[in-house]
Amino acid sequence: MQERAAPLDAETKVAERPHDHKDELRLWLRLFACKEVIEGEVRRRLRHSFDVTLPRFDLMAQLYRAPKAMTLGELSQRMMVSNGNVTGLVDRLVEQGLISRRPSPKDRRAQLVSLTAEGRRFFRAMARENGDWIADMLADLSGEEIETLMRLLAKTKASARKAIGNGVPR
Amino acid sequence: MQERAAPLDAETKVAERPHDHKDELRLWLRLFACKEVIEGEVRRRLRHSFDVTLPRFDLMAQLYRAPKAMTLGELSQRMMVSNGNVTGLVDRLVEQGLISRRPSPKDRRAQLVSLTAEGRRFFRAMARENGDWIADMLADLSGEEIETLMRLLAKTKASARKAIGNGVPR
DNA sequence: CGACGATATTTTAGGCTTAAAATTTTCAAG
DNA sequence: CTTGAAAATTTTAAGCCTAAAATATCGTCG
Repeated sequence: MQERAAPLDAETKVAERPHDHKDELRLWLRLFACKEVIEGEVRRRLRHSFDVTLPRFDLMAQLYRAPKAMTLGELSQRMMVSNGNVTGLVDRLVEQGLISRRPSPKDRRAQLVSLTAEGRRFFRAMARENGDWIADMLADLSGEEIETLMRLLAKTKASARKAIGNGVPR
Repeated sequence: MQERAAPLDAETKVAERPHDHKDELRLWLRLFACKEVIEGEVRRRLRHSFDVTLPRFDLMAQLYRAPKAMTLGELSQRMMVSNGNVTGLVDRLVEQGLISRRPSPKDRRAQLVSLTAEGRRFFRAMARENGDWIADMLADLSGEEIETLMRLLAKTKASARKAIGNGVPR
């Protein structure tokens, strides 16, 4: 087994334990698997119950939560996806009549999007079901376990962000 | 909005609000966000350091771990993706010279795929780096915290599978 | 005014992903 | 042998996603 030459300065945690990275790797794989199971089922049910994809649901959720109409740029930042991606999603949702898009009165470069009345009703129905699905899937976890997971996952995310150099979301 | 009294909130949250799925939903969102941060960075680094995508890395990992050549069907089952998906990935990896594909001697419907010598070397290099990246990103978690997360995530996955009716992987 | 860098969005090219239909081969029953 | 269901794979149609280039507009500095 190959010894790793760790940098001598601040972050020598990995080198301190002669352990290889097995535990961390296994944790990552388990986190990933866990997310796959839940997300897969959410996608399936959104599709079968509402004929909607998860990305469209996410976009509508952003608009639903927002107090005012949003530009495509704001949307893409909040959803953490590329601009071009949002362009396509908005196209399709407008075509479905669930959101509306109009030029910004302030800036002729920008477009403002918001839920239509139908989009609002539709999203509310989906969100209610979605909450039930998640609650069912996590039903075997006690309140205490949920709290522990919340805390440790927050720490995990913070640790990852720090290593990435992305300490603050922006 | 309702203010929540500070002294009460430790133990009895869920009991106080019997049919509110807020905690489960928040846990799900946090799990998702956590995975996004780590996965995003892994994808970025695989692309920049090795010009490889995560799906191709996953496919090679399956072949690397397997004792023998595998059919496309076995691959798609282990990777938990569709058959058509594997067809395309294999096409591209063969074209890159990282895996080879030959007809099964037993069954003319099936193809056997395995890593080439170069694919094997290349995967080993990537896997080593990948382990380091993950270990760095999870460096702030203690051994005990990792163990707790492993246990609770296993329970989470089991709970979700049970709710889905997917109790045993097969 | 006119040029120029910045910003908002769209387009482009390529890859990943799925469900469902189509193709080829296997295998078993008649 | 022949027929037909089942299995392995590919194809198809549609959508999601990104990085990078292109387009259009804004705002400012001379």
